[in-house]
Amino acid sequence: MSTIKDVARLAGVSVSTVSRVLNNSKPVNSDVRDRVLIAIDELGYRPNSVARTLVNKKSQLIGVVIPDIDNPFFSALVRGVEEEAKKKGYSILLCNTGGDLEQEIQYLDILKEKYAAGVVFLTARVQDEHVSFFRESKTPVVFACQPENLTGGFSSVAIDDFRAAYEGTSYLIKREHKNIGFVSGPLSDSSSGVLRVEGFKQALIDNGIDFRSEWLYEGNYRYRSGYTGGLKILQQLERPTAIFCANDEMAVGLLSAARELDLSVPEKLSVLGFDDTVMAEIVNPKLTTIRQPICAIGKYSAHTLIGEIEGGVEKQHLLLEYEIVERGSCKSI
Amino acid sequence: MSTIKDVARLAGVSVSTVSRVLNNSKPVNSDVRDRVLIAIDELGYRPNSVARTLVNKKSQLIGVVIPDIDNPFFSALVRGVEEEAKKKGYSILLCNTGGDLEQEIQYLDILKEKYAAGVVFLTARVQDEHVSFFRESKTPVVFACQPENLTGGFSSVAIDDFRAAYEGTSYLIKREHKNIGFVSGPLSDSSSGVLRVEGFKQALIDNGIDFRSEWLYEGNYRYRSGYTGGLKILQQLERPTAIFCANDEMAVGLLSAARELDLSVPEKLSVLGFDDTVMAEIVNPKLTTIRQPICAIGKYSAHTLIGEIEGGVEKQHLLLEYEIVERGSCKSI
DNA sequence: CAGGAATAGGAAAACGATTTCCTAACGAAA
DNA sequence: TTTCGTTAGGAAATCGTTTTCCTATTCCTG
Repeated sequence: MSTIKDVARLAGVSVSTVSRVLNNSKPVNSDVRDRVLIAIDELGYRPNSVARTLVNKKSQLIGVVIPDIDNPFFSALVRGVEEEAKKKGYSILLCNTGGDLEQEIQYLDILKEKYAAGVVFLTARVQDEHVSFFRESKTPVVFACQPENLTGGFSSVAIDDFRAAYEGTSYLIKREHKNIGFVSGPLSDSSSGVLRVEGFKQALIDNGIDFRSEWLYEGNYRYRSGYTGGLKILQQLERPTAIFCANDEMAVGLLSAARELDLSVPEKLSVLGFDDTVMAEIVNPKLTTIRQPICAIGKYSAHTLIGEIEGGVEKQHLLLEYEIVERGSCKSI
Repeated sequence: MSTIKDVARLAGVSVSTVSRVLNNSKPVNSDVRDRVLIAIDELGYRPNSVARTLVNKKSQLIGVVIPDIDNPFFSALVRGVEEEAKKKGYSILLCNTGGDLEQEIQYLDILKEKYAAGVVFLTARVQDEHVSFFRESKTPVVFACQPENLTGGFSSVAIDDFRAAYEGTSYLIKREHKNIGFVSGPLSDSSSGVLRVEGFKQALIDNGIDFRSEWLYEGNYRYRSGYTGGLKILQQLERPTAIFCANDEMAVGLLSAARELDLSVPEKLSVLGFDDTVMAEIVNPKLTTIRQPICAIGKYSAHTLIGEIEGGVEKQHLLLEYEIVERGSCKSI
């Protein structure tokens, strides 16, 4: 690998000059600039990014912190971030945390140490530790899928979970459902999770329907908890005609439970999902669900982040559009 | 952030000495070692990895090159690699290539430039460009899911695709199926893809069954192609009683096709998948499939790689165990 | 035409580590 | 007692860049 010195020697100039034509950091006469350019070309020279990082205290690395890469929801986000980042010359350092605070912090330290240019952060709930890290290290960050008021003043890209859940519920109510269950995400530490139940409850209230706590099951976004929740809710003497699940994976679990109880969907039971991940399409019946543009959230997160990194663009809060995609799992009573 | 100089000053020694206690690279008297250790502790000093990388020409980064992070098969691999790497103090640089040679090479260049310690590489087929890159750059590499004879002498971790497909086919034959279709992966450039058809064909031959080319459909591992392939095969006048798909995603697509044609699975048609990704469990009927321990492949890849990076361990070819996991999509005639 | 501003380009310091090279001190052997 | 080998630790070079500081030239302007 050739270095800047080789280029300088070949072009008959000093390394400073080479650096200047490389970064356009100071005017260089066009004849010597040409000589340098030719030398660069001839040697196939590429500036060493490690050395660059050392002096600039800023690398071309973007950290993506997520709970679980093996979950289609998060992997879609990562794909979005990667695509946008690649376009702008950044690479992705993948930080898989299992949703564990300690691991999150550990990875943040690694990112700081590597002079990461910024980080896209997705966590169930933003903690003080997170916020103070970003404040102190001055590392640009954008929170993905996090309500604006919990980001500690940092940028965010998300959808309006409250409204989405509200509209999902309204969708069911419009189809004459009056008895509606809800399988939620963890309520203690998931911020968008509580927003979704609240949107659900509000829609009930606004339509004069009583909220029945025995039809609310607190899951953890995994298949298993959707299944268990479904069993719990559907085995009661009086059961709902529709169940809204806070994500697709739980909805799919619920589908299994319904099948096990011989409750055909959508004839006997309507099921509404949330997210529109791959599985919504492959399951039978296909899932009617609320699409969250998760890949786009990734892209916009990266875009916003890079804006802050390079342009000193203002911090901002983006809310992307969601939509109800109708497939086969809901019907009017 | 404190530097090695700060530590040296506080401990009243030279930076060389600090470096020595840090790396155990030369003996240091125990009293001065203690002073250094105390200083390190007091300052909360952590050596700067970028500076380290610059002089050592080796970072703590492992590149993971895959076609598509948003595919559960690849994301499971990445998870395996990440877990093992994290344990050993390495971080993951994610390289999503879309299966495109140009992007693969581009990412390899980035990895070289960043002094990546090694790379886990998963591609449809190893090309000359790949091999020569690894030879020239001397970057340690392990190929995941690649047959030994195509790795150009580098390490690999995989399963025996030929035998797995052979056994899968035998499984069907043992259940009295004599008319068996096959939906394959791309045959032109996927090495494990052709191995699987070949295992299939061989099992047919060994059991005195004729291979019928009209029941072979060349897909591309995606849902859509499984669906199309299913339609193509099942709409013929004479149709097979079982179809073996080269991966789960296509098997799920095929399930849709069968449903559309009112062919109940497994009563009228047995479907056998391959991989055992998440979707095998969530689909109805649940998929009988050949489990490829993909997360373990990731782990072992990382393990092997780190062995080569650190210990100069010999190159090796690992074949992990697969198994047929019986669920609901196959039955005896 | 003299003097000061502007300009181009080089030398050297800096980033934060590792490692080579050197020296002082010590101990053992002759 | 002299000498030589060993040892611990410091000074300085190095990795490959960027950037500051400085100097020599050119160009105006009065």
